[in-house]
Amino acid sequence: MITKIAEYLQEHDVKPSMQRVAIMSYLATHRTHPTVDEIYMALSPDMPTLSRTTVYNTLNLLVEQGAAQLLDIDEHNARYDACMDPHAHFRCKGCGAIFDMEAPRAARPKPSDNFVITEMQIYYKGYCSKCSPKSN
Amino acid sequence: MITKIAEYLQEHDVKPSMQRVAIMSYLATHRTHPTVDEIYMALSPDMPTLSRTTVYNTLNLLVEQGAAQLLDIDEHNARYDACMDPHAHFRCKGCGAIFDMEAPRAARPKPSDNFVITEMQIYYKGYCSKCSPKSN
DNA sequence: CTTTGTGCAAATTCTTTGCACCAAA
DNA sequence: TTTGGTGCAAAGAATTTGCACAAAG
Repeated sequence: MITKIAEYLQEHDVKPSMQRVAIMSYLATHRTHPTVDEIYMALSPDMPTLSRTTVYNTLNLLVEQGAAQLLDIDEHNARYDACMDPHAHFRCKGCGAIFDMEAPRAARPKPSDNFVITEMQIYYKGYCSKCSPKSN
Repeated sequence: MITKIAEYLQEHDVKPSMQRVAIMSYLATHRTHPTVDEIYMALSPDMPTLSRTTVYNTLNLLVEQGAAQLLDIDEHNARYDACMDPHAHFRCKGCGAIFDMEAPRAARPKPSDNFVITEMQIYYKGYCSKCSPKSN
């Protein structure tokens, strides 16, 4: 896990301001693939002047610099993940929670044309153990 | 390919109205993974009274009924695909076009917990042959 | 008649922009 | 003094909702 947040940011050419460290730190600590609003709501009690704009700015910057990734698994909200290692995501259609999953091996790109592939995402959807319909 | 649109809709418990057939037909014919607006713009010349609401309603219905799928590959617009066979998608970060790709074999779900998996999506992003940065 | 689909306009929601202020180099 | 980060309010864009009318059974 990322422990030295300021250093980590600098490695990605992101100047470590108070807000940026707080946001990156939240992402690294809470592995819940939070939305912008979840981050904002979690941090604003301790940083009363924090604005949503800054959260948006910072997350966009982190993604651009390769310090975090944006998940497209949720149609309604952007979700962010500090973990850059290859792994898949599962989204429960019941409670909306997103879980990390192992990426199936052999799921590497196969350029059927001369495409340059820079990233890959694997998403599963269904029901988690709590929401599983078979409990009816 | 789906040829008998009205029948296909009925198999999925969707009553085949004029609008629904036109939309489903467009989806089945144009394998470009269109957005709501692309569909609306394409059809409205021949159906001047068609409204965006109906396009939204119909596409939501088709997805609910399993007659089409919603792609999460584009953060800014919902994109739809009439093809329900397992395949992956590639999105060009240059021109925004979305291409079908073979799904890598062995990319089947592996329920690390007792999760019920109902769908899977595999997305690649990068640059297509036209937009490839190596042409610099 | 009753139910269902359609379409317009208004409302919601998420995200970005413009601009002023502040802090750091 | 120049640059870059922050925050507020406003703008933008995609989608949904409310409601009235039309069509179908």
